[in-house]
Amino acid sequence: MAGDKGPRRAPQEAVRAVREDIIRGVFAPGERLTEDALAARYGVSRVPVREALRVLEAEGFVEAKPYVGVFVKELSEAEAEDLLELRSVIEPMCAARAAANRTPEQLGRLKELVNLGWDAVREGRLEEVPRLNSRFHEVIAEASGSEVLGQMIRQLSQKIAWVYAVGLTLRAEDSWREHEEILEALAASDSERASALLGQHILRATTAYRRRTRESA
Amino acid sequence: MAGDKGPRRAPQEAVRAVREDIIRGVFAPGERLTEDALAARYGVSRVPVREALRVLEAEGFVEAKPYVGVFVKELSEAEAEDLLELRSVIEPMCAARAAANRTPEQLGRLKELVNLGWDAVREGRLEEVPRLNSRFHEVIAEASGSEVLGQMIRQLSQKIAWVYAVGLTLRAEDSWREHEEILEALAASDSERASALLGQHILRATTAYRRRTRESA
DNA sequence: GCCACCATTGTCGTATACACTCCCTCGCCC
DNA sequence: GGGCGAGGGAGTGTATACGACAATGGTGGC
Repeated sequence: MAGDKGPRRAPQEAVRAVREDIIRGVFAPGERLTEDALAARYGVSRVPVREALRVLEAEGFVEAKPYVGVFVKELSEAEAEDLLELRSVIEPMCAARAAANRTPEQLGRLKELVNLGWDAVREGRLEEVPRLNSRFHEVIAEASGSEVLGQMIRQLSQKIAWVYAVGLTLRAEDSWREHEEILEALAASDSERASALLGQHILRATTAYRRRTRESA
Repeated sequence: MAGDKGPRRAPQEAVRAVREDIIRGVFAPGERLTEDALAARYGVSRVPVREALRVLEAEGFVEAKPYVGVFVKELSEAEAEDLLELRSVIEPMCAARAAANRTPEQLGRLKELVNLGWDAVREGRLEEVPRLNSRFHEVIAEASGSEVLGQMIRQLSQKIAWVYAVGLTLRAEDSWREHEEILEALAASDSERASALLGQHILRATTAYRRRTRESA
Protein backbone atom coordinates (compact mmCIF):
# COMPACT_ATOMS: atom_id res chain seq x y z
CA MET A 1 0.00 0.00 0.00
CA ALA A 2 2.59 2.51 1.00
CA GLY A 3 5.61 0.84 -0.51
CA ASP A 4 4.56 1.17 -4.12
CA LYS A 5 4.74 4.93 -4.50
CA GLY A 6 7.92 6.29 -3.00
CA PRO A 7 10.64 4.04 -1.63
CA ARG A 8 12.97 7.01 -1.44
CA ARG A 9 12.07 9.08 1.58
CA ALA A 10 9.89 7.29 4.05
CA PRO A 11 10.54 9.20 7.30
CA GLN A 12 9.69 12.61 5.90
CA GLU A 13 6.37 11.28 4.68
CA ALA A 14 5.82 9.60 8.03
CA VAL A 15 6.33 12.91 9.82
CA ARG A 16 3.74 14.61 7.65
CA ALA A 17 1.30 11.72 7.98
CA VAL A 18 1.48 11.41 11.75
CA ARG A 19 1.34 15.16 12.24
CA GLU A 20 -1.71 15.42 9.99
CA ASP A 21 -3.38 12.63 11.90
CA ILE A 22 -2.67 14.35 15.19
CA ILE A 23 -4.00 17.67 13.91
CA ARG A 24 -7.08 16.05 12.40
CA GLY A 25 -7.80 14.38 15.71
CA VAL A 26 -7.26 10.79 14.59
CA PHE A 27 -4.90 10.46 17.53
CA ALA A 28 -6.47 12.06 20.58
CA PRO A 29 -4.45 14.06 23.13
CA GLY A 30 -3.00 11.77 25.78
CA GLU A 31 -3.20 8.73 23.53
CA ARG A 32 -0.30 6.36 23.41
CA LEU A 33 1.35 5.80 20.06
CA THR A 34 3.13 2.48 19.58
CA GLU A 35 5.87 2.36 16.99
CA ASP A 36 4.72 -1.00 15.70
CA ALA A 37 1.17 0.16 15.05
CA LEU A 38 2.38 3.26 13.18
CA ALA A 39 4.83 1.16 11.18
CA ALA A 40 2.03 -1.17 10.12
CA ARG A 41 -0.28 1.78 9.41
CA TYR A 42 2.14 3.36 6.96
CA GLY A 43 3.65 0.16 5.62
CA VAL A 44 7.24 0.86 6.68
CA SER A 45 9.62 -0.41 9.31
CA ARG A 46 10.03 0.92 12.83
CA VAL A 47 13.19 2.89 12.10
CA PRO A 48 11.57 5.62 9.95
CA VAL A 49 8.72 5.76 12.45
CA ARG A 50 11.14 6.33 15.30
CA GLU A 51 12.81 9.18 13.43
CA ALA A 52 9.44 10.71 12.67
CA LEU A 53 8.41 10.54 16.31
CA ARG A 54 11.65 12.17 17.36
CA VAL A 55 10.99 15.06 14.99
CA LEU A 56 7.44 15.42 16.26
CA GLU A 57 8.78 15.44 19.80
CA ALA A 58 11.16 18.26 18.88
CA GLU A 59 8.23 20.13 17.37
CA GLY A 60 6.19 19.67 20.53
CA PHE A 61 3.37 17.50 19.24
CA VAL A 62 4.23 14.40 21.26
CA GLU A 63 6.10 13.61 24.44
CA ALA A 64 8.39 10.59 24.75
CA LYS A 65 9.10 8.82 28.02
CA PRO A 66 12.15 6.52 28.00
CA TYR A 67 11.28 2.83 27.74
CA VAL A 68 7.59 3.66 28.02
CA GLY A 69 6.46 5.19 24.77
CA VAL A 70 5.33 8.37 23.10
CA PHE A 71 2.10 10.14 23.97
CA VAL A 72 0.20 12.85 22.13
CA LYS A 73 0.57 16.09 24.06
CA GLU A 74 -2.39 17.78 25.67
CA LEU A 75 -2.79 21.49 25.02
CA SER A 76 -3.85 23.51 28.02
CA GLU A 77 -5.87 26.71 27.73
CA ALA A 78 -2.83 28.72 28.79
CA GLU A 79 -0.65 27.22 26.07
CA ALA A 80 -3.29 27.88 23.43
CA GLU A 81 -3.29 31.50 24.55
CA ASP A 82 0.48 31.62 24.28
CA LEU A 83 0.41 30.24 20.75
CA LEU A 84 -2.12 32.80 19.63
CA GLU A 85 -0.27 35.68 21.28
CA LEU A 86 2.97 34.51 19.76
CA ARG A 87 1.43 34.45 16.32
CA SER A 88 -0.09 37.87 16.81
CA VAL A 89 3.36 39.42 17.06
CA ILE A 90 5.26 37.27 14.57
CA GLU A 91 2.84 37.16 11.64
CA PRO A 92 2.65 40.92 11.02
CA MET A 93 6.43 41.01 10.90
CA CYS A 94 6.26 38.21 8.39
CA ALA A 95 3.61 39.89 6.25
CA ALA A 96 5.61 43.08 5.93
CA ARG A 97 8.52 41.19 4.44
CA ALA A 98 6.27 39.06 2.27
CA ALA A 99 4.83 42.17 0.64
CA ALA A 100 8.35 43.23 -0.32
CA ASN A 101 9.82 39.87 -1.34
CA ARG A 102 6.88 37.94 -2.79
CA THR A 103 7.22 36.32 -6.22
CA PRO A 104 4.42 36.15 -8.82
CA GLU A 105 4.37 32.38 -8.43
CA GLN A 106 3.73 32.67 -4.70
CA LEU A 107 1.04 35.26 -5.35
CA GLY A 108 -0.64 32.79 -7.69
CA ARG A 109 -0.62 30.10 -5.06
CA LEU A 110 -2.16 32.49 -2.56
CA LYS A 111 -4.93 33.34 -5.01
CA GLU A 112 -5.61 29.67 -5.56
CA LEU A 113 -5.77 29.06 -1.82
CA VAL A 114 -8.21 31.93 -1.35
CA ASN A 115 -10.46 30.43 -4.03
CA LEU A 116 -10.27 26.98 -2.50
CA GLY A 117 -11.00 28.45 0.91
CA TRP A 118 -14.07 30.30 -0.34
CA ASP A 119 -15.35 27.20 -2.08
CA ALA A 120 -14.88 25.06 1.01
CA VAL A 121 -16.68 27.61 3.16
CA ARG A 122 -19.59 28.03 0.71
CA GLU A 123 -20.07 24.31 0.26
CA GLY A 124 -19.98 23.71 3.98
CA ARG A 125 -16.95 21.44 3.96
CA LEU A 126 -15.59 22.92 7.17
CA GLU A 127 -13.28 20.03 7.85
CA GLU A 128 -11.01 21.24 5.03
CA VAL A 129 -10.84 24.82 6.21
CA PRO A 130 -8.18 24.52 8.93
CA ARG A 131 -5.72 22.90 6.55
CA LEU A 132 -6.26 25.58 3.90
CA ASN A 133 -5.94 28.19 6.60
CA SER A 134 -2.57 26.80 7.65
CA ARG A 135 -1.33 26.62 4.09
CA PHE A 136 -2.32 30.23 3.41
CA HIS A 137 -0.21 31.40 6.32
CA GLU A 138 2.62 29.03 5.41
CA VAL A 139 2.86 30.45 1.92
CA ILE A 140 3.00 33.95 3.34
CA ALA A 141 5.81 32.79 5.60
CA GLU A 142 7.60 31.34 2.60
CA ALA A 143 7.11 34.57 0.70
CA SER A 144 8.82 36.51 3.47
CA GLY A 145 12.10 35.14 2.13
CA SER A 146 13.47 34.32 5.58
CA GLU A 147 14.05 30.65 6.10
CA VAL A 148 14.33 30.99 9.87
CA LEU A 149 11.16 33.03 10.09
CA GLY A 150 9.39 30.63 7.77
CA GLN A 151 10.29 27.61 9.83
CA MET A 152 9.11 29.30 13.03
CA ILE A 153 5.82 30.35 11.50
CA ARG A 154 5.35 26.94 9.98
CA GLN A 155 5.53 25.16 13.31
CA LEU A 156 3.41 27.81 14.95
CA SER A 157 0.80 27.67 12.22
CA GLN A 158 0.53 23.92 12.48
CA LYS A 159 0.00 24.08 16.21
CA ILE A 160 -2.60 26.79 15.82
CA ALA A 161 -4.39 24.56 13.35
CA TRP A 162 -4.28 21.83 15.94
CA VAL A 163 -5.78 24.07 18.59
CA TYR A 164 -8.51 25.13 16.23
CA ALA A 165 -9.26 21.58 15.13
CA VAL A 166 -9.56 20.39 18.71
CA GLY A 167 -12.13 23.06 19.54
CA LEU A 168 -14.02 22.87 16.24
CA THR A 169 -14.01 25.63 13.66
CA LEU A 170 -15.97 28.82 13.51
CA ARG A 171 -15.74 32.29 12.02
CA ALA A 172 -14.86 30.79 8.64
CA GLU A 173 -16.46 33.34 6.28
CA ASP A 174 -14.97 36.40 7.93
CA SER A 175 -11.57 34.73 8.04
CA TRP A 176 -11.49 34.11 4.30
CA ARG A 177 -12.79 37.56 3.45
CA GLU A 178 -9.88 38.97 5.41
CA HIS A 179 -7.53 36.60 3.61
CA GLU A 180 -8.70 38.09 0.35
CA GLU A 181 -7.97 41.63 1.51
CA ILE A 182 -4.50 40.58 2.65
CA LEU A 183 -3.91 39.08 -0.77
CA GLU A 184 -4.82 42.38 -2.42
CA ALA A 185 -2.36 44.24 -0.25
CA LEU A 186 0.38 41.77 -1.14
CA ALA A 187 -0.42 42.11 -4.82
CA ALA A 188 -0.09 45.89 -4.51
CA SER A 189 3.24 45.51 -2.65
CA ASP A 190 1.75 47.58 0.18
CA SER A 191 3.83 46.55 3.21
CA GLU A 192 2.08 48.71 5.77
CA ARG A 193 -1.41 47.74 4.73
CA ALA A 194 -0.53 44.04 4.60
CA SER A 195 1.01 44.18 8.04
CA ALA A 196 -1.93 46.11 9.49
CA LEU A 197 -4.53 43.81 7.94
CA LEU A 198 -2.78 40.69 9.15
CA GLY A 199 -2.54 42.18 12.60
CA GLN A 200 -6.29 42.79 12.64
CA HIS A 201 -6.89 39.34 11.23
CA ILE A 202 -4.94 37.61 13.99
CA LEU A 203 -6.50 39.80 16.64
CA ARG A 204 -10.00 38.85 15.52
CA ALA A 205 -9.07 35.17 15.34
CA THR A 206 -7.69 35.37 18.86
CA THR A 207 -10.80 37.08 20.16
CA ALA A 208 -13.00 34.50 18.49
CA TYR A 209 -11.00 31.68 20.00
CA ARG A 210 -11.21 33.17 23.48
CA ARG A 211 -14.94 33.68 23.19
CA ARG A 212 -15.45 30.14 21.99
CA THR A 213 -13.34 28.56 24.71
CA ARG A 214 -15.15 30.61 27.36
CA GLU A 215 -18.50 29.54 25.99
CA SER A 216 -17.54 25.93 26.31
CA ALA A 217 -16.33 26.44 29.88
CA MET B 1 33.47 6.33 27.06
CA ALA B 2 29.86 6.83 26.20
CA GLY B 3 28.58 3.34 26.80
CA ASP B 4 29.45 3.02 30.46
CA LYS B 5 27.45 5.87 31.97
CA GLY B 6 23.92 5.92 30.63
CA PRO B 7 22.57 3.09 28.49
CA ARG B 8 19.16 4.64 28.78
CA ARG B 9 18.92 7.55 26.38
CA ALA B 10 21.71 7.79 23.84
CA PRO B 11 20.01 9.87 21.13
CA GLN B 12 19.04 12.70 23.44
CA GLU B 13 22.63 12.99 24.56
CA ALA B 14 23.76 12.84 20.95
CA VAL B 15 21.46 15.74 20.08
CA ARG B 16 22.93 17.86 22.85
CA ALA B 17 26.47 16.90 21.96
CA VAL B 18 26.22 17.59 18.24
CA ARG B 19 24.33 20.83 18.81
CA GLU B 20 26.95 22.02 21.29
CA ASP B 21 29.69 21.16 18.85
CA ILE B 22 27.94 23.08 16.10
CA ILE B 23 27.42 26.10 18.33
CA ARG B 24 31.00 26.00 19.63
CA GLY B 25 32.26 25.94 16.07
CA VAL B 26 33.76 22.45 16.10
CA PHE B 27 31.68 21.76 13.01
CA ALA B 28 31.94 24.71 10.66
CA PRO B 29 29.00 25.96 8.57
CA GLY B 30 28.78 24.07 5.30
CA GLU B 31 30.73 21.13 6.66
CA ARG B 32 29.55 17.63 5.85
CA LEU B 33 28.67 15.39 8.78
CA THR B 34 28.87 11.64 8.18
CA GLU B 35 26.78 9.42 10.39
CA ASP B 36 29.57 6.94 10.79
CA ALA B 37 32.04 9.53 12.01
CA LEU B 38 29.57 10.89 14.55
CA ALA B 39 28.72 7.36 15.69
CA ALA B 40 32.39 6.63 16.27
CA ARG B 41 32.89 10.02 17.96
CA TYR B 42 30.21 9.36 20.56
CA GLY B 43 30.70 5.60 20.84
CA VAL B 44 27.21 4.60 19.71
CA SER B 45 25.63 3.06 16.66
CA ARG B 46 24.30 4.90 13.64
CA VAL B 47 20.65 4.65 14.67
CA PRO B 48 20.80 7.12 17.58
CA VAL B 49 22.95 9.40 15.44
CA ARG B 50 20.35 9.37 12.68
CA GLU B 51 17.61 10.30 15.13
CA ALA B 52 19.73 13.09 16.53
CA LEU B 53 20.43 14.47 13.06
CA ARG B 54 16.73 14.40 12.25
CA VAL B 55 15.98 16.43 15.35
CA LEU B 56 18.71 18.92 14.51
CA GLU B 57 17.30 19.20 11.01
CA ALA B 58 13.87 19.99 12.46
CA GLU B 59 15.49 22.61 14.65
CA GLY B 60 17.21 24.16 11.66
CA PHE B 61 20.84 23.54 12.53
CA VAL B 62 21.59 21.13 9.69
CA GLU B 63 20.20 20.33 6.28
CA ALA B 64 19.88 16.78 4.97
CA LYS B 65 19.99 15.81 1.33
CA PRO B 66 18.71 12.31 0.47
CA TYR B 67 21.44 9.78 -0.20
CA VAL B 68 24.05 12.50 0.07
CA GLY B 69 24.45 13.50 3.69
CA VAL B 70 23.76 16.20 6.23
CA PHE B 71 25.46 19.57 6.14
CA VAL B 72 25.75 22.25 8.79
CA LYS B 73 23.61 25.19 7.75
CA GLU B 74 25.09 28.55 6.93
CA LEU B 75 23.51 31.56 8.56
CA SER B 76 23.15 34.59 6.35
CA GLU B 77 23.19 38.13 7.65
CA ALA B 78 19.48 38.47 6.95
CA GLU B 79 18.62 35.38 8.97
CA ALA B 80 20.71 36.57 11.89
CA GLU B 81 18.72 39.80 11.79
CA ASP B 82 15.49 37.84 11.80
CA LEU B 83 16.55 35.79 14.80
CA LEU B 84 17.44 38.88 16.77
CA GLU B 85 14.24 40.68 15.82
CA LEU B 86 12.21 37.63 16.71
CA ARG B 87 13.84 37.46 20.09
CA SER B 88 13.30 41.15 20.69
CA VAL B 89 9.52 40.66 20.61
CA ILE B 90 9.25 37.27 22.27
CA GLU B 91 11.57 37.65 25.22
CA PRO B 92 9.81 40.61 26.87
CA MET B 93 6.56 38.66 26.71
CA CYS B 94 8.37 35.82 28.36
CA ALA B 95 9.93 38.00 31.07
CA ALA B 96 6.58 39.43 32.11
CA ARG B 97 5.22 35.96 32.79
CA ALA B 98 8.43 34.84 34.45
CA ALA B 99 8.16 37.66 36.98
CA ALA B 100 4.71 36.40 37.93
CA ASN B 101 5.30 32.65 37.88
CA ARG B 102 8.94 32.23 39.00
CA THR B 103 9.78 29.83 41.79
CA PRO B 104 12.45 30.49 44.46
CA GLU B 105 14.44 27.58 43.08
CA GLN B 106 14.51 29.15 39.61
CA LEU B 107 15.49 32.47 41.15
CA GLY B 108 18.40 30.73 42.83
CA ARG B 109 19.58 29.26 39.58
CA LEU B 110 19.43 32.69 37.95
CA LYS B 111 21.54 34.16 40.75
CA GLU B 112 24.10 31.43 40.32
CA LEU B 113 24.23 32.02 36.56
CA VAL B 114 24.75 35.75 37.08
CA ASN B 115 27.67 35.01 39.42
CA LEU B 116 29.20 32.53 36.99
CA GLY B 117 28.76 35.03 34.18
CA TRP B 118 30.49 37.79 36.10
CA ASP B 119 33.35 35.50 37.03
CA ALA B 120 33.80 34.35 33.44
CA VAL B 121 33.82 37.93 32.21
CA ARG B 122 36.26 39.14 34.87
CA GLU B 123 38.67 36.27 34.34
CA GLY B 124 38.57 36.75 30.60
CA ARG B 125 37.20 33.33 29.74
CA LEU B 126 35.00 34.66 27.00
CA GLU B 127 34.48 31.28 25.38
CA GLU B 128 32.18 30.31 28.25
CA VAL B 129 30.07 33.43 28.11
CA PRO B 130 27.74 32.50 25.22
CA ARG B 131 26.69 29.26 26.87
CA LEU B 132 25.97 30.99 30.19
CA ASN B 133 24.11 33.66 28.29
CA SER B 134 21.90 31.04 26.65
CA ARG B 135 21.23 29.29 29.93
CA PHE B 136 20.23 32.54 31.62
CA HIS B 137 17.60 33.17 29.01
CA GLU B 138 16.52 29.54 28.99
CA VAL B 139 15.86 29.59 32.72
CA ILE B 140 13.77 32.73 32.30
CA ALA B 141 11.82 30.92 29.62
CA GLU B 142 11.32 27.99 31.94
CA ALA B 143 10.18 30.36 34.70
CA SER B 144 7.50 31.77 32.43
CA GLY B 145 5.56 28.59 33.09
CA SER B 146 4.55 28.13 29.45
CA GLU B 147 5.93 25.01 27.90
CA VAL B 148 5.21 26.17 24.36
CA LEU B 149 6.84 29.54 24.94
CA GLY B 150 9.76 27.88 26.66
CA GLN B 151 10.41 25.53 23.79
CA MET B 152 10.28 28.39 21.28
CA ILE B 153 12.64 30.54 23.28
CA ARG B 154 14.95 27.63 23.87
CA GLN B 155 15.46 27.00 20.17
CA LEU B 156 15.75 30.69 19.47
CA SER B 157 18.25 31.21 22.26
CA GLN B 158 20.44 28.40 21.00
CA LYS B 159 20.50 29.82 17.51
CA ILE B 160 21.30 33.26 18.82
CA ALA B 161 24.20 31.75 20.74
CA TRP B 162 25.33 30.19 17.50
CA VAL B 163 25.20 33.49 15.67
CA TYR B 164 27.16 35.14 18.42
CA ALA B 165 29.74 32.37 18.59
CA VAL B 166 30.34 32.53 14.87
CA GLY B 167 31.03 36.26 14.97
CA LEU B 168 33.01 36.24 18.22
CA THR B 169 31.75 37.74 21.45
CA LEU B 170 31.74 41.31 22.60
CA ARG B 171 29.83 43.58 24.90
CA ALA B 172 30.14 40.99 27.66
CA GLU B 173 30.37 43.21 30.75
CA ASP B 174 27.37 45.37 29.91
CA SER B 175 25.35 42.29 29.11
CA TRP B 176 25.91 40.72 32.50
CA ARG B 177 25.30 43.98 34.38
CA GLU B 178 21.93 44.11 32.66
CA HIS B 179 21.32 40.49 33.57
CA GLU B 180 21.82 41.44 37.22
CA GLU B 181 19.24 44.21 37.00
CA ILE B 182 16.75 41.86 35.37
CA LEU B 183 17.33 39.42 38.19
CA GLU B 184 16.51 42.10 40.74
CA ALA B 185 13.26 42.89 38.99
CA LEU B 186 12.31 39.22 38.94
CA ALA B 187 13.12 38.91 42.64
CA ALA B 188 10.83 41.86 43.34
CA SER B 189 8.05 40.32 41.21
CA ASP B 190 7.98 43.53 39.17
CA SER B 191 6.53 42.43 35.85
CA GLU B 192 6.65 45.79 34.10
CA ARG B 193 10.22 46.55 35.08
CA ALA B 194 11.42 43.08 34.15
CA SER B 195 9.75 43.33 30.78
CA ALA B 196 11.10 46.82 30.12
CA LEU B 197 14.64 45.91 31.18
CA LEU B 198 14.70 42.80 29.04
CA GLY B 199 13.42 44.83 26.12
CA GLN B 200 16.27 47.30 26.53
CA HIS B 201 18.70 44.44 26.98
CA ILE B 202 17.72 42.76 23.73
CA LEU B 203 17.66 46.07 21.89
CA ARG B 204 21.22 46.84 22.96
CA ALA B 205 22.38 43.33 22.07
CA THR B 206 20.80 43.71 18.65
CA THR B 207 22.42 47.07 18.08
CA ALA B 208 25.77 45.72 19.16
CA TYR B 209 25.46 42.81 16.80
CA ARG B 210 24.54 45.03 13.88
CA ARG B 211 27.44 47.35 14.60
CA ARG B 212 29.84 44.44 14.83
CA THR B 213 28.70 42.80 11.63
CA ARG B 214 28.93 46.11 9.77
CA GLU B 215 32.43 46.69 11.09
CA SER B 216 33.52 43.35 9.72
CA ALA B 217 31.97 44.13 6.35
C1' DG C 1 43.88 16.86 -25.84
C1' DC C 2 39.06 16.91 -24.39
C1' DC C 3 34.64 15.01 -23.44
C1' DA C 4 31.44 11.33 -22.48
C1' DC C 5 30.44 7.00 -20.41
C1' DC C 6 30.99 3.38 -17.09
C1' DA C 7 32.68 1.03 -13.06
C1' DT C 8 33.89 1.56 -8.35
C1' DT C 9 33.47 3.27 -3.89
C1' DG C 10 31.57 5.50 -0.17
C1' DT C 11 27.43 6.78 2.27
C1' DC C 12 22.70 6.93 3.13
C1' DG C 13 18.06 4.38 3.67
C1' DT C 14 15.65 0.47 5.39
C1' DA C 15 14.77 -3.95 7.34
C1' DT C 16 15.73 -7.54 10.60
C1' DA C 17 17.33 -9.26 15.12
C1' DC C 18 18.45 -9.04 19.93
C1' DA C 19 18.92 -6.83 24.80
C1' DC C 20 16.99 -4.11 28.29
C1' DT C 21 13.17 -1.88 30.87
C1' DC C 22 8.52 -1.20 32.41
C1' DC C 23 4.01 -2.83 33.64
C1' DC C 24 0.67 -6.14 34.70
C1' DT C 25 -0.69 -10.38 36.60
C1' DC C 26 -0.50 -14.31 39.37
C1' DG C 27 0.89 -16.62 43.37
C1' DC C 28 2.42 -16.58 48.08
C1' DC C 29 2.69 -15.03 52.69
C1' DC C 30 1.02 -12.39 56.54
C1' DG D 1 -8.88 -11.05 52.61
C1' DG D 2 -5.29 -7.78 51.66
C1' DG D 3 -0.61 -6.65 50.59
C1' DC D 4 3.81 -7.75 48.63
C1' DG D 5 7.10 -9.89 45.51
C1' DA D 6 8.42 -12.62 41.52
C1' DG D 7 7.61 -13.88 36.72
C1' DG D 8 5.95 -13.17 32.06
C1' DG D 9 4.49 -10.27 28.26
C1' DA D 10 4.73 -6.08 25.66
C1' DG D 11 7.38 -2.44 23.78
C1' DT D 12 11.14 0.47 23.48
C1' DG D 13 16.42 1.08 22.71
C1' DT D 14 20.30 -0.34 20.18
C1' DA D 15 23.26 -2.89 17.13
C1' DT D 16 24.17 -5.29 12.84
C1' DA D 17 23.38 -6.41 7.89
C1' DC D 18 21.97 -5.59 3.35
C1' DG D 19 20.15 -2.85 -0.65
C1' DA D 20 19.95 1.82 -3.19
C1' DC D 21 21.60 5.96 -4.82
C1' DA D 22 25.07 9.72 -5.70
C1' DA D 23 29.81 11.23 -6.30
C1' DT D 24 34.26 10.33 -8.20
C1' DG D 25 37.93 8.47 -10.87
C1' DG D 26 39.51 6.00 -14.87
C1' DT D 27 39.17 4.55 -19.60
C1' DG D 28 37.81 4.66 -24.23
C1' DG D 29 36.45 7.17 -28.23
C1' DC D 30 36.26 11.33 -30.93
